[in-house]
Amino acid sequence: MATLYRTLSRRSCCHASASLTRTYYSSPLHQYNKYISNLIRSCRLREARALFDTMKHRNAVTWNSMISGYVHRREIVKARQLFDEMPQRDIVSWNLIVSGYFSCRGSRFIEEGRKLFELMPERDCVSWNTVISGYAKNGRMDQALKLFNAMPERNVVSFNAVITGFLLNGDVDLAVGFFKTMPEHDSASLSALISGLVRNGELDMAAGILHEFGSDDDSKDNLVHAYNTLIAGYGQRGRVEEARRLFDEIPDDRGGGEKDQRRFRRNVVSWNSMMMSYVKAGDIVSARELFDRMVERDTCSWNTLISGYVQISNMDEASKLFREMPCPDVLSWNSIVSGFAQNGNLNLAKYFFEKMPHKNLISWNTMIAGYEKNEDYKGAARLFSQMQLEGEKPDKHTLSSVISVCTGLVDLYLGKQIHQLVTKIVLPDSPINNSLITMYSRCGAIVDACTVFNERKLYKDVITWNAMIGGYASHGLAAEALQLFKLMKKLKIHPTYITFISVLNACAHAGLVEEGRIQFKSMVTDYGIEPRIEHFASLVDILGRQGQLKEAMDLINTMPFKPDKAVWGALLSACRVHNNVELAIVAADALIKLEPESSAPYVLLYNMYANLRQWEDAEHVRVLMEEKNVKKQAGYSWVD
DNA sequence: GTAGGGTTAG
Repeated sequence: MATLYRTLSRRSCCHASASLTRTYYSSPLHQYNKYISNLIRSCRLREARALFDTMKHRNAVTWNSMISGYVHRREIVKARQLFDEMPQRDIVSWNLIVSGYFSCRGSRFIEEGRKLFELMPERDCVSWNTVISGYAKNGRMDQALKLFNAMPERNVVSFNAVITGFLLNGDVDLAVGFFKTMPEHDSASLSALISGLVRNGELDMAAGILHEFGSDDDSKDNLVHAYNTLIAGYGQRGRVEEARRLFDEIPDDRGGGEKDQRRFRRNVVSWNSMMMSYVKAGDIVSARELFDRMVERDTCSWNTLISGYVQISNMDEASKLFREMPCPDVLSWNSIVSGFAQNGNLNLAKYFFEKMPHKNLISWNTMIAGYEKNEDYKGAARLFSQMQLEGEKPDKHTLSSVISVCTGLVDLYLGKQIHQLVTKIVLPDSPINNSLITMYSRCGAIVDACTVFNERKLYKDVITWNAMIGGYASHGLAAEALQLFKLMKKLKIHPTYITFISVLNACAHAGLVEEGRIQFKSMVTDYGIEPRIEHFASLVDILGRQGQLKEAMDLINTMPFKPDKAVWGALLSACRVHNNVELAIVAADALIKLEPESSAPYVLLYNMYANLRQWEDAEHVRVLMEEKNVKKQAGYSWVD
């Protein structure tokens, strides 16, 4: 080995720098650097840092790798610390730290990034492009264009960054115009444009551009990127035939022959995107067919097919694929956990969740949402605290589930804590704030619900209004509910069927029979909303509470729905209040048929007979209950 | 080790 090395060195000794370079590449330092960058690439940042800290000799690459690791994780403070400690920064260090600041949200960070850019001892094209793209991604196209015009030498990346920026702002025409003025585009320019157009829903325009500019020989090399983007775009929107047409336009990559990377041909992403289109369309057969025909599968191919089986609730096939696949990653695990959780098998979901080699935020969110969906609110709350103990920070998806958990648990204490987190994490226009209103009103804290409602000054959508009107209605605050409804109409916010459920409930609580009838009629005639069974249930409730039991019964007999639990329940409780045994028997009978195991109708009937001192009948109900083996459940209240 | 573009999970 030593001889070989000497021979090799002698051969190139006339090139001193080449020799030096080789010395570095065969040095332990280079090995360490490579190892650090591998650790960072596999998301093992902590291990990378530990190694970094033990290293006696470091060069700029060592420092920059570590900084880049933090920048990618958006840990700008740690990145900056290293940058400041670094003995000799090169231009890459500067570019990295600037890019780090620009990839963090918030104008403070962007200002700091800009400041550092101004302070740079020298700037190259990458430095300029970093800042241009940074501004573009943060919606500051004015600054991006100013720098674009000011930079000494532009390259194609500078143009592409501007195009992406326009498209992020929804400025489709500006982006297309800009693209057409470019002195030359490469395949990335075309892909950037296509992908932005797809994001803006301009699929037809994207297809036009792809066919107009996609034949340039220069961009042929990686044209498949742009094709793949559009295939996926069609797939996402259920236009699976068009996706397939595009897929068929790309020359087949199978059938041997030498591999020429530059040739325009399908690659694994093309197959995956097409498969995903079928999965989205619910066509698992076609997806499977593609999967079986592929020559080359990657983890994403397996994951896509697994998610397809998860979507159609075929967990047998999904877990079979999961067992067969060579290298399941965190996405594969998450799909399996989600599949079991969504299909009601919480135990298996938990089993896989606990066995995961690596969890990410989505893993936690999936499992918490699974508990929530299966109404195991305590399990969800436990997992949420475990998540925080393990240092994982919740995001809006986590909080959205946990708010529902608070609503389910009627836990105002936890709810208020979550509210604190929400204000730190999401903007006031987030729909999460709507679920806070529901949470507070379910927990009996109508004043807090009202506060959240009023805090949403500019961003009230119809769901916000529905939540608040519903909150008032369920608290029996009919006047407030109706007043808010009036205000909503005045502001020209179109009510939905949910709004009217709350409005009718408010009328029921307040005993406003006539108002209820008027609202019901207005819903149909003024707003063209088809009445649902919930509206009829409310109407039955309204009539029943006022003792208009015959009218209520007539309504049940004539409405266009088969009466459900809520309808008969409303009638039964009205019968109890107004001591109408005859109709009570009818309602109770119907309820028992719908829910044989429920004790409520028996208990209600029993109490009615007892109140009327018809002891024989009461006893009869009790015996019947025993015969049917119905157990009286412990009562619980919605309000803690 | 730094700038722009493609597919999968909540």
